[in-house]
Amino acid sequence: MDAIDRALLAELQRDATQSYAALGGTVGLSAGAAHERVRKLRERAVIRRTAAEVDPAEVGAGLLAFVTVESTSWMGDTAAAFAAHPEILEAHVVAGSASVLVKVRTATTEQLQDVLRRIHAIDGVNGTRATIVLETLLDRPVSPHTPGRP
Amino acid sequence: MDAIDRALLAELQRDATQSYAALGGTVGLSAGAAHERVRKLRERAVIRRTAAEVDPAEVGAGLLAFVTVESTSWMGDTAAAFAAHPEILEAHVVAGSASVLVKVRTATTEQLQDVLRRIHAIDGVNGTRATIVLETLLDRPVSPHTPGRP
DNA sequence: CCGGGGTGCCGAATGGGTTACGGCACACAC
DNA sequence: GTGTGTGCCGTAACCCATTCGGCACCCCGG
Repeated sequence: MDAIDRALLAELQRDATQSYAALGGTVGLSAGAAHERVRKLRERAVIRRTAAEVDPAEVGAGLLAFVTVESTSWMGDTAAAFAAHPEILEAHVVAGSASVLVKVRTATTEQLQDVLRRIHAIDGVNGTRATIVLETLLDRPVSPHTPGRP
Repeated sequence: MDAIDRALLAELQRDATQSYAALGGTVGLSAGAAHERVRKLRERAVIRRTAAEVDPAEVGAGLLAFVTVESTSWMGDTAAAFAAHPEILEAHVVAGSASVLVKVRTATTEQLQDVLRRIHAIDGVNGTRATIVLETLLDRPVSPHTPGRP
């Protein structure tokens, strides 16, 4: 995991469709060497997967909301309960007053309300507080940087 | 934007490295037709880009936190101020008491504190409240579904 | 009923890219 | 100095992306 690996990661985060020849060109490697590096990054699961990024508004998910979920019991192993609802994109166990923070995308406020209802139905859930996003200023992947210096 | 397009989007979100022949096979199309469909989806910006997904812990960003930012003035056009800090991955203008909700990834709590300090320095920012993530239960892309029925 | 334009798919050809392999340079240990 | 390992380059073979002609189907308008 040196500077060349980080440059490869940054390039692949920006555009994963380019050829290995072009990729090697920008980081100063041959196509074969660049391919070998990327193969190892995938093998070590530094690159989890390479996926297409879809415009949420185009697939019926133009409304974004964050929901803090209050619960009475421990929510450490309820991932499946949240995963069962496709509108729930992220679920994090958090420190603080709320137990779980959930990111939800739906098409309408009615569908959001329906998701809230289904979250309430999850075992141990005590209450929810939804915060609706009006405008997304920024949404980008993590930037690989040198350890110790952002 | 029919059922085949949605199947293509779902497949490309799962794995964008597969060949167009395999892609066409899963959706019931030839390689050429699948390629043409995907090309148009990119052209219409339904597919924003295709990128490698990097393990945050491997690039010095193992700590995840959500920060609610209180402000005195309107924060509608301060995207650049947040984008200037690479640890800030998302920034959303939200309805409710807080003005902006920010998603931050750093390596350590010290670096998180430094990010909070820099957020405070942004013009108009009045206060922050950080919520640290203990465990991520779920993190996935939007699932393309038929309009009106999740 | 019957052209005419348009769209979308298939099948084949070709140019480019991916990927495997031999060889070499360098670093390190003994 | 010698052996071992790692990582890179150049080349070659193969596979795949991309384009093109042709055809089937649908929707209008004559």
